[in-house]
Amino acid sequence: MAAEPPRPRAKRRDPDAARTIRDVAKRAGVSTATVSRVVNGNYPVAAATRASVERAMRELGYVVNAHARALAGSTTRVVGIVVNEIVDPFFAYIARGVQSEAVASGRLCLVCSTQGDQSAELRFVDLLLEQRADAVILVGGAVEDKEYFAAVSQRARQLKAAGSSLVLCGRPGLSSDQSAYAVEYDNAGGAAAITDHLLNAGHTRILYLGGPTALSTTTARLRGFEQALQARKIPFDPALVRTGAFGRQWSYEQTLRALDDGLDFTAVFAANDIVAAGVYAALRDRGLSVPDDVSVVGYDDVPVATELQPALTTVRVPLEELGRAAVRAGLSGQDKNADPFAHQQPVVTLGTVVVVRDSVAPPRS
Amino acid sequence: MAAEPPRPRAKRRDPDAARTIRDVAKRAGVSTATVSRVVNGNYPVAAATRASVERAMRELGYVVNAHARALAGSTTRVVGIVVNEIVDPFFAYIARGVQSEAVASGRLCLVCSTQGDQSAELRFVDLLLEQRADAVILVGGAVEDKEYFAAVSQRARQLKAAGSSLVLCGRPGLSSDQSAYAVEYDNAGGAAAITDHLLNAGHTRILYLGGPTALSTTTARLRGFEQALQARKIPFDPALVRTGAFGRQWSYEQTLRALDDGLDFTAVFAANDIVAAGVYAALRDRGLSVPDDVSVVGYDDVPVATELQPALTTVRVPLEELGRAAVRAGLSGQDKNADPFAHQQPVVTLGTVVVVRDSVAPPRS
DNA sequence: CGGTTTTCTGTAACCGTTTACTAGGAGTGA
DNA sequence: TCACTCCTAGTAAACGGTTACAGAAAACCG
Repeated sequence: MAAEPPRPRAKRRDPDAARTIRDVAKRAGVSTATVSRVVNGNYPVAAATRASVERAMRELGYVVNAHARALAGSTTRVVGIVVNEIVDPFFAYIARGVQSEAVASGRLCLVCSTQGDQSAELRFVDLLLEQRADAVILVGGAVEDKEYFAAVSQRARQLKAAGSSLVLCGRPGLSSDQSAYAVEYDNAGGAAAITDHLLNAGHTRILYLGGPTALSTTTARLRGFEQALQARKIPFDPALVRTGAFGRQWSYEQTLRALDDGLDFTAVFAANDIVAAGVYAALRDRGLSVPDDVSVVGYDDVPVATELQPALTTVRVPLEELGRAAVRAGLSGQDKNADPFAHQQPVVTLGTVVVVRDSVAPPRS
Repeated sequence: MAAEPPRPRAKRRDPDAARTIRDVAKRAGVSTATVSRVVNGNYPVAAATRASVERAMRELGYVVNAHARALAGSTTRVVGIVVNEIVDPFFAYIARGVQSEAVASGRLCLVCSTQGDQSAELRFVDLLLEQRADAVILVGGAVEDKEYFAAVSQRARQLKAAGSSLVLCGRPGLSSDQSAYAVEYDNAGGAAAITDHLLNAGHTRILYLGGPTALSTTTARLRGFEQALQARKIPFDPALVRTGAFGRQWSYEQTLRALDDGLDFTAVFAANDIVAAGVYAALRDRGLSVPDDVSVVGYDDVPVATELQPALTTVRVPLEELGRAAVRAGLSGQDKNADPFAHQQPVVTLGTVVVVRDSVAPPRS
């Protein structure tokens, strides 16, 4: 037998309890429509009415319900971002750009970190789709897999159909599909430029170290590396390419192994600055000095590059701007107040520049 | 006179268009209630029915609308976190813990970064209140201001009234208010321990450098510092405390100034590892060596501590666990499946430990 | 002063789910 | 065969806003 309704609809006693727009309307003696209008300020309301509604809101501690608003309105005021690892400065700086641009557009930022689990990436995109995020930004390299591309492409279309959009950030765009935006940086160009810097110093045997083997980031950097060698007619020796991961520990061990194998090289192109840190540590442990014995360059230009001694010569990637640009691209379809002449290009590419510091010198003798 | 319905309800043409639960219900020939039940699996549904609903969902590419769900249901499956600066490893690691625990509980993580703007902090909390986040976590030191506490306390009550909760993470709890949880670490204890480490090595003139002056983090670390001195009856010299900021640049400049002022000290207690990095750089620029000329210790034990040469002796703070614990605390009121015997304490304090590396030696003669 | 605008405000129909209640039909025991 | 359980499934009322439409009041005009 059902007990009598336990709550006899007691008058609100808790002064902090959540209020609805109806509570405010009642207290101000107006309709909910009017309250909504003063909250949003998108429709004329008489000054006196406005004042009394505002007072009622203040007195009740009214807070709009973002979900009700998202349901009834059309935008959720949330952008989503999916990264591999939020503590990795590469992603952290991009996330910072995303977050700040999102806030600048009056939005909040839902951050998902996959911790390297590739399948989690798409699951997060699906979750962000459930959230009806105004834009979802997929950050970082991707393994270039046919099936995976198809899955991403499908998400892009779903998002688009829902009035949102998918932005690929720091990874190649979907060549076959116009549904996703892409905001890239000149990955191969930067790699070629810094390789050239090494070449200029006289190095010809350069060890390329690090980066997950099938990742687009790795393939692009390697492409630049090879191009630079080719341009100088320097033979490319596959034995001098050792890929696998981005970690410092991994890099430390691989450098040690390369050294102990007696591999012949006078410089190391570390796939990123973290990898370079591992290289430094290994060289130090073997009594080798940078740059006298071995020159080292990195990629990304994150803070560790300047902490390393000697300071690391590396490629600066406009990480934060990448994040901002991604948000702008993703939101380009939403804000109608956006400059109508500023047509969003499906793919924008930001430049990279090599930052010369102290880790490169001519090879010993 | 009401015009005829303007939209003749055209058949959906876009195969990727967002579908509602009604579309699925219609296609499967069941009611929306049934669809909801197969989606949530919280109510018995005949196998055949379930199968046909699942097929309909698949065929239509149905994705539930999280906002409608949040509105009708009671939980939003989102936790919010407010940090000062997402690229700062201190916050990044805490955020990582928060994010992973959130995901483990089936939730997404809304990350807000104030970029040091203190007033933004409360604005973000308000936004998270609008989002009806299941828990909101406020990370990092706070300036201990009466008025500010009152404001935080009010948010805590509002959140609580809404069935959510506020968790203070890495800052002191609201002494006068039971509405907020607090997850702290033994800030003063760690400071005292590492000061003692310096004292043991024979240092008596230790420069305490860095940290915003009024921040709770700073006051707690300074308290530990002074306690350790006191315990050894070493006089505390106010001239040896220079607070102001956490930045590397700031720290670099201040160290240079201290050196150039001829300030008499044999060791530096850097308010955190980033500050220590600045100290290293300044000492290096003045031709001083660590630890032979000056010993240095840091706080937090973030990756830069091991990158510095010599590796930095510092205090390890269980950052990630701090984040996890904060989420658990914040959610303790929600998940009824949680162990009912595990009563959440209003404030939990995690331990800190000093990690001895190579940056401390006895003072020169 | 009546007619026309203009300016505000209210009514009510959604937005897409969840869930308390209700009810039909299949088993079951007598 | 009938009454009584079980299962399942449907109905419809929320949830808390937004907004198209309509109506009332005020301002304007000749």
